[in-house]
Amino acid sequence: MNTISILRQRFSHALAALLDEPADSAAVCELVDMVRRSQDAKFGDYQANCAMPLGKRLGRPPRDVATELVERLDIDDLCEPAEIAGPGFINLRLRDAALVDALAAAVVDERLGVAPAERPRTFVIDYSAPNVAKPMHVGHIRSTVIGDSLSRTLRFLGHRVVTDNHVGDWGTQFGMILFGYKNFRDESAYQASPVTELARLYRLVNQLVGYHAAVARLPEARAEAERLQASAAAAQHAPVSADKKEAKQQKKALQKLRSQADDQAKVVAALEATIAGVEGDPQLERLAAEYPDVGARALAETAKLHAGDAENLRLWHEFVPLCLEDIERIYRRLGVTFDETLGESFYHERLPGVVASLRERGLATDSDGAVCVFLDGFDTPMIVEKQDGAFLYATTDLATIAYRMERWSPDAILYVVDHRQSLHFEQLFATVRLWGFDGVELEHVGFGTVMDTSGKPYKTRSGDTVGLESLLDEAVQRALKIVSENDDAKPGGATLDAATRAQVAETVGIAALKYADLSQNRESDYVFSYDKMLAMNGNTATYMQYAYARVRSIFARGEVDVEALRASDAGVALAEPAERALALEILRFSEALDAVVADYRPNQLTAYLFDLAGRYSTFFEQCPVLKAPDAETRASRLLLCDLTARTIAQGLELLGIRVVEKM
RNA sequence: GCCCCGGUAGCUCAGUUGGAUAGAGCAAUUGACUUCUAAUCAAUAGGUCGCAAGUUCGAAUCUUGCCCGGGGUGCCA
Repeated sequence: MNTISILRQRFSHALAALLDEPADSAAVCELVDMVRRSQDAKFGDYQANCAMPLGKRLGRPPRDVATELVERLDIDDLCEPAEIAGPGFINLRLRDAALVDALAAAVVDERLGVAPAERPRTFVIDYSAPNVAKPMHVGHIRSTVIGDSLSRTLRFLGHRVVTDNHVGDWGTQFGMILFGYKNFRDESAYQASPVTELARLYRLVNQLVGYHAAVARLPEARAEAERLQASAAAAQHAPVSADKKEAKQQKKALQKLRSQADDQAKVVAALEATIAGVEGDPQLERLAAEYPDVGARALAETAKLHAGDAENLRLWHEFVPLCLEDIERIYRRLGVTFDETLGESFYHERLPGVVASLRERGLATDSDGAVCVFLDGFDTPMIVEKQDGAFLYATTDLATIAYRMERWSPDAILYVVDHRQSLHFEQLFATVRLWGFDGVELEHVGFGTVMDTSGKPYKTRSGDTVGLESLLDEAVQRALKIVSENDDAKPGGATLDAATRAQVAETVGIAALKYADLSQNRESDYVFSYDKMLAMNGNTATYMQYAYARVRSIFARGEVDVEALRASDAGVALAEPAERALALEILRFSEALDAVVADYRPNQLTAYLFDLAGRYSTFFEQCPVLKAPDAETRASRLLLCDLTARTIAQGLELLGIRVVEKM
């Protein structure tokens, strides 16, 4: 049961009668949406705020309207008599009997009373999408974890979901690997551990390419930096205008010049660092000198691959499965799966057709030797074919959408991708509309950057991106320490053997990493901190898992047969405020899931679970379960415990997080 | 220059799409462990929601202008 949707239904009837309009009219729907959860318990459990705008509209005092609305409302089976407060708020308090009935239904329901969507939709969800040429890094966590959670939640709600890992297996990076393999391979290292060697080769070639690019750019960058410095200096020494307004503008211009000069100085410093990184290493320096055209040659390898070169294709077929297997190992550890892994290469043959089709419809035109889609409202075109005839990710993305529409006819396609690509998606979606797909919801589910504690993008001390696997290892290692210390400190002595501790640490560590990410509003950048994610208090996975383990321990301690309890005719009685508050929260699960799906925000679910755990803790303090005063109360409280544990476990599962029975 | 996102407690962040007295966690102060797992709970303190106007019964939320930060901005993804 979803309380709020039932209440809204009842309100829509009353409002339709009052307004003399159909219950599904826009006016009624808008007012019905103003039925919501009260944010303060003293205003009841739910509240309807529609009397104020309605009063205005009808030219009547809102309180009168509220009174009339309440009279027309048929909610006596669910709610205590409605109260009208303040300017015209309608405050609703659910009858305990209604709560008790709903709880009884949830006890015997696999789905905890969450009804499947009335109108199931088909979703294609595009997430994770690592580049097979380089190891997964910190930036892939968010896409992977958020996408996985959204998939699980939508599925649970009864939607059809196709998850598709659009891996990068065909681009520039692959050319670097091919070039590296052909020129710099250490055969014995490759035999021993192919993926490690390929990763080394990628890094090496990337470094050499970066070096030559930096050397080429440096003089101009330096000149620009000097020019800006000089302008800033000149502006600083210029006489200050007597006119106040002009003086202010002068100051502003100076500030701007300074910040530009600073930015440019940083660009120069970055280039110098790139160069120093190579020149500081005799071996690298030698290679750099030996291969001055490494960038062009790597690109040529990519081009040859695309053109069907036999040798490059053979190597591609050799490398890709190895790389995918390596990535798969991390997915297994994360508990993430995909229905499809259709990488960029899958669409290769379709790309010329895409461009031809865009031309045919007059959407694409030639410009500066490239083929571009110019769109109203955008300063820059979307390029679908480069001067050299190569295709870009825009082209692949278009082909991918066409394919997905053809194969699954989805109602929605979600892209869980870094928000820095928002412009690309705006252009892509706009093009797709013009191209002829207009019935599908296209959504860029963007997310912010992972930062370190000083507010910069998360990197190692030497400036490299942090590998995802080392991140997992570190989290698990820290979790093991915490688990062990806690176990040692238990009043009755340690209860976990070494193997169990290691297992618990793996679950707890990975959960911490995922939850830290999911509990954040996805739009904002997020600060990565092991200490914070593994904290025992606050909105963390550790706290949630602990809450679960604590509930379960009651059943173990009391030797309660949960199945028998659920099957028995025992019911929940809500005598204590803490019991009622907990019950209400348990029954709100369905609303929380709706909130997740409405904006594709898993943090709505973590927030709910945290609230639930908080209510449970209060209940746990105030209401003895095993030592309850009588058998009925004991059974009632055990049922509340059971529902809490199941809701937490189910909620965490939808986040892709597992629970442990003991910790 | 233009476009997008953000600015909420000392710190890290929520804020149910315009509702009543803006909430958590950390840090600070106080109290509660021969326990149903204290990895906890209860309580206190902490705010001109960047600034200024506007819209209305009502604004952290919508509009406009400005300030500050981040990102993007024609051939990487």
